[in-house]
Amino acid sequence: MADPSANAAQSYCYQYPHPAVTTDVVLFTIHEDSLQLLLIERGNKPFKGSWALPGGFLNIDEDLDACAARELAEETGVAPPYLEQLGAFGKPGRDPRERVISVAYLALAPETALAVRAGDDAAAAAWFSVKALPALAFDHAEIIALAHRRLIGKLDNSTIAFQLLPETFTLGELQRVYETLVDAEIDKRNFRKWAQALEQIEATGELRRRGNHRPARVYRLTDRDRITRFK
Amino acid sequence: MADPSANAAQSYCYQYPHPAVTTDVVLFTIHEDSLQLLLIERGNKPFKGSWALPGGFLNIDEDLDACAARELAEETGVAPPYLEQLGAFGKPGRDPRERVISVAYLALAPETALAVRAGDDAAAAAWFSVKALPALAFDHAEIIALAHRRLIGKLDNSTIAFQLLPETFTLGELQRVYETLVDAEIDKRNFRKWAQALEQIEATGELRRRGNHRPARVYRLTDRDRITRFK
DNA sequence: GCAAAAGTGTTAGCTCTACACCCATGC
DNA sequence: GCATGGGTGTAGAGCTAACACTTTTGC
Repeated sequence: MADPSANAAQSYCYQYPHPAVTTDVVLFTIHEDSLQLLLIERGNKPFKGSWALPGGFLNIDEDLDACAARELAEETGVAPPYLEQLGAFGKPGRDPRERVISVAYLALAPETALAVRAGDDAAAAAWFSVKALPALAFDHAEIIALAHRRLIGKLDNSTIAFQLLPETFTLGELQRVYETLVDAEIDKRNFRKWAQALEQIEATGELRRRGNHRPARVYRLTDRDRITRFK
Repeated sequence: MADPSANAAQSYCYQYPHPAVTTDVVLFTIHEDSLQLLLIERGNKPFKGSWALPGGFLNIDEDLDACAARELAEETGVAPPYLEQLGAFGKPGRDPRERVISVAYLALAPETALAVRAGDDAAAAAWFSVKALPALAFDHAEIIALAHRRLIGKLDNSTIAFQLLPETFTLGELQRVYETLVDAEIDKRNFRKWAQALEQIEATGELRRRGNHRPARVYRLTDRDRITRFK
C-alpha cells in the first residue's frame, strides 16, 4: 500500500500480507415506475469523479452488516429497512491501490423518506435507473448486475419486493412495483387475488383519492419485517 | 497478531489495521445413502485437535475461488467439480488470533474418486454425516448450517444435485440421491418422469447388474457442467 | 359525458400427485 | 420360487392463466 502522506503512519504490521476489506451496498428503490439505485460520485482517488456504489473500509472491530449500514449512512444519509449480504468480490487488481476484498450487500427501501445527501468522501449522491447507468468505478457494474439478478430471482419465491413499499399503499401501487421489477404487464385480477391471499397486507379502511378516477382502498403490511419465502 | 517465532518477521505494514481473509469450504458428498461433509482435524492452534472446515488464508494475489480450491486440495487432496460461493462470515471475535473474514464456499462431489488424505496443517481428514457432526472450531457450525440450507433450497429450482452423481448412474441411484437430500421418500414413477423430461441425462445403452434383481439402465449427464435453473 | 384507474368471478388447460402391477435377476 | 429393485401409465385434484364489464371520480 502506498501511503501518500507519511510512511511513519504505517503502524499496523503483520507477518503475512493482508488484504483490505470493504463493504459496498446496492440500494434499490422504485421511483416513478422505474427501478433505481443509489450511486455516489467519488471525491477521492482512485476513480475520482466516477460513480460508484456507496461503501468503504471495514473497521477492525465492526461487524460486516454494521459496516454496510454505517457507510451507507455516512455517504448518503440513508438507513434502508432491508439489507442482505450478496457475496464477496475479490479479484486481484479490482482496486488499483491494494488488494481489496469487498463484501457486497443488496438493500431495498421505499422511495419515501429517502432524503439523500452526499456526505464524507462522496462528492455527490444520486439515483440512477438500472436501465441507464453511468460508467462505474472498480468492478461495481458486476456487483450491480448480480444484485439485480438476485432481486429478480427472489421475486417469485418470496415477498422481498414488499420492502419497496411505503407505509401505506394501494393494490394498484403494489402491482406497479411488480410490473416495474419484472418489466412486463401483469393481469390485474390474478395479481390482486395472489396479493390478498398472502395474508401479509391488510386494509386500513381508508380510501385514497388521487386523480380523476375512483378512489382506491389503502393497505398496510401486517408485519413489515416478515418476508415470506415459498418454494 | 502474535508471531510465535520472531517479531522481526512482521514486515507487512499498513496505515490502517487490516483483517485477515480466509476461505472455508463445505464439501458435501453422498456416501451409503447419507449426506456427508468433509472435515479436517486441526493440527495447529487455535482449536488444535478440533474438527473444522478445510480452508485457510488467502494469498495476496490469489482469487477467492482459487484459494478455496487450493486449500481444499492441500488439506484433503480433493478437487471437487462444483464450487460456489456461499458468503462472507466476519463477526468480530470469531477467530481468537486476529480479526478474520472468512469467505465460505459450498462444494459438491460424487463419492467416487474422492481419495481423501490429510495434508498440510491438517492432522486428519474425514467424512461426517450431517446428522452426526462433531464439535466444530470457530463459527463453522453456522457456516455448515447455511451451506446445508442453501443446498436443500436449490434442490427444487435447479439441477445442482446432479453434481453429486458419478460418471454413470442408474435412475434408482439418482432417486436415492434426492431422497437422501430431502430426507423423505419420493414416488418412483413421478420422479423418473421428471428426471427424464429434463433432457439432461441420456442412456448409455448399457445395463448394470448389481444384486439379485433386474439390471438397471445406465445413464450419464449430457453436459456435466450444465446446471439448469427453473423457477 | 368522457377519460382513467378501481374493483370483481369464472372457466379451460395444465401440472402435480397418488397409486399397482409385471420384469429380470441372484440365491 | 422368492426376495429384490427395475420399469411402466392413468385419472382426479389443484393450481394457473386467460378474459370483460361496472364503479367512482375529476375535469
